[in-house]
Amino acid sequence: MFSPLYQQIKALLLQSLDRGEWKPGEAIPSEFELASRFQVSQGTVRKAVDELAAENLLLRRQGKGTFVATHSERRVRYRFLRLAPDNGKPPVSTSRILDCRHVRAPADVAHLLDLHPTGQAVNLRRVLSFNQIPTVLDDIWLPGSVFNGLTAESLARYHGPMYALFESEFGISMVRADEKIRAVSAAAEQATLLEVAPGSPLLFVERLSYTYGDRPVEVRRGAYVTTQFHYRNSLN
Amino acid sequence: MFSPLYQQIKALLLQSLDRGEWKPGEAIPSEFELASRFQVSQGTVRKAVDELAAENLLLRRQGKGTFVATHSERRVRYRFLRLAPDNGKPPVSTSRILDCRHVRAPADVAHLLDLHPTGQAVNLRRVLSFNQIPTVLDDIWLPGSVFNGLTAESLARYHGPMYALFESEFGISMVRADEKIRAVSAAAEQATLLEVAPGSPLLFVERLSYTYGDRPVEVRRGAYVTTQFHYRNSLN
DNA sequence: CAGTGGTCTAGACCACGTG
DNA sequence: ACGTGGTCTAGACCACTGC
Repeated sequence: MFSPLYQQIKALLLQSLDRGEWKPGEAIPSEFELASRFQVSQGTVRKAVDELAAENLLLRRQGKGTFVATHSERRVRYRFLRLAPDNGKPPVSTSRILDCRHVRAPADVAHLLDLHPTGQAVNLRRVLSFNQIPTVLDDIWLPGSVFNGLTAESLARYHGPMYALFESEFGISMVRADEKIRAVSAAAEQATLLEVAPGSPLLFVERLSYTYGDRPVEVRRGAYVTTQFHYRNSLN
Repeated sequence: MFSPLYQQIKALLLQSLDRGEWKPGEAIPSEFELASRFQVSQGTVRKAVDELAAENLLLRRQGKGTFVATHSERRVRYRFLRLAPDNGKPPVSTSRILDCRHVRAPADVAHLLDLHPTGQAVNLRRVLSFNQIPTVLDDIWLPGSVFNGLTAESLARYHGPMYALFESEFGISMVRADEKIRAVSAAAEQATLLEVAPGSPLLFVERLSYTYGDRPVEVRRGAYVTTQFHYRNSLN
């Protein structure tokens, strides 16, 4: 089994991140410090850090250091939100929590989250409004064992990205996600909550989010109204 | 104005690619050859090539060389097609050209493609079917000056990705694209061509494709039926 | 000014593909 | 056996940040 040194270093750094040795927003040790800790050259550490920075797990800032990525910073805020207004201006967004229940995980969710078939889950629903216009209806599922203290009240009290709260309150960093996107017709309840006509076309986005080590920790199903907003994507 | 050496090398390589000095699928000179041509060290060339490879403009193959990316190769075929079947199996795809007209560019297309307001454009429509099921209705606009020889016949004769034909016949490589995605209701003509009920929800994808130097060269508006397929995306 | 990441170099050796 | 890209090292110097 052959594995380049820098990949081994990368794996060790990932472990430290996963263990929470360095918290989101904090600086990790300098390249020279890591080099002496691992007994390799600075260039080898650099290559490992470069890859983690390319994957947005770390953030380099010249002259200051290398920092653990977080969802609570201005510059990378709403990293995972791909909905953009059709005409420029960034909207004012507000969140309304509909409910937050601790229940047994449905089979499909348990499977996606690698939970025990009888495991607990947190189910959370909310409406996001942009400029007062209801735009996103989210149906979110989280592993109950990790998010057992989560309540509608704590969510309503918190202002800022939900993923930032997950970091600070539950020690879970969302690192990567896969999405499957479809067009659907608004069902009765969706139509009511999003204030559109039943049968209106909606974008349906099913997201599976992962934390360090590719461990799935969130299933998020979102219905988006795309009359004044669109989902943006770049191909390369 | 400060610019790192490797960025200058990268720009020179981009120029060569744009000029067609190395064609899609061909190997570029080895790192040492480029280093001696540009009078820099091999490591500096490497960093420039690394970035171009990360952007999918070049493809490195250990032991063989570095190659110009192409849309005609198995391994990167349909790079820009994000529609995937809900259940595994890669589908058999067929294309039916509806029409191919050379007309004056509508204002919106002229604007997106940076064409002269009275410039010519090629408008092309087709239906893509997967496993015999009509799934994608594309409405494609190209700059007429570049694609003047394009006909429905040549398209129908060609089997394989349309972008591969653009490379070989017109010397245009699609390098990057931006997409805006919405949910819409099928209009009468769309419904007929896609064999769905009028008003059915469709995914509407507007793509603007770029060639080297970020020059826009294609507007593609696609209506996707997403009952057995979904648009896949990864966030990081 | 000291400390951090960013650039650049030169050289050694390894792994892969081909002949 | 040879040439390619891939890894690793060591050292020099540059650019940005904060005290």
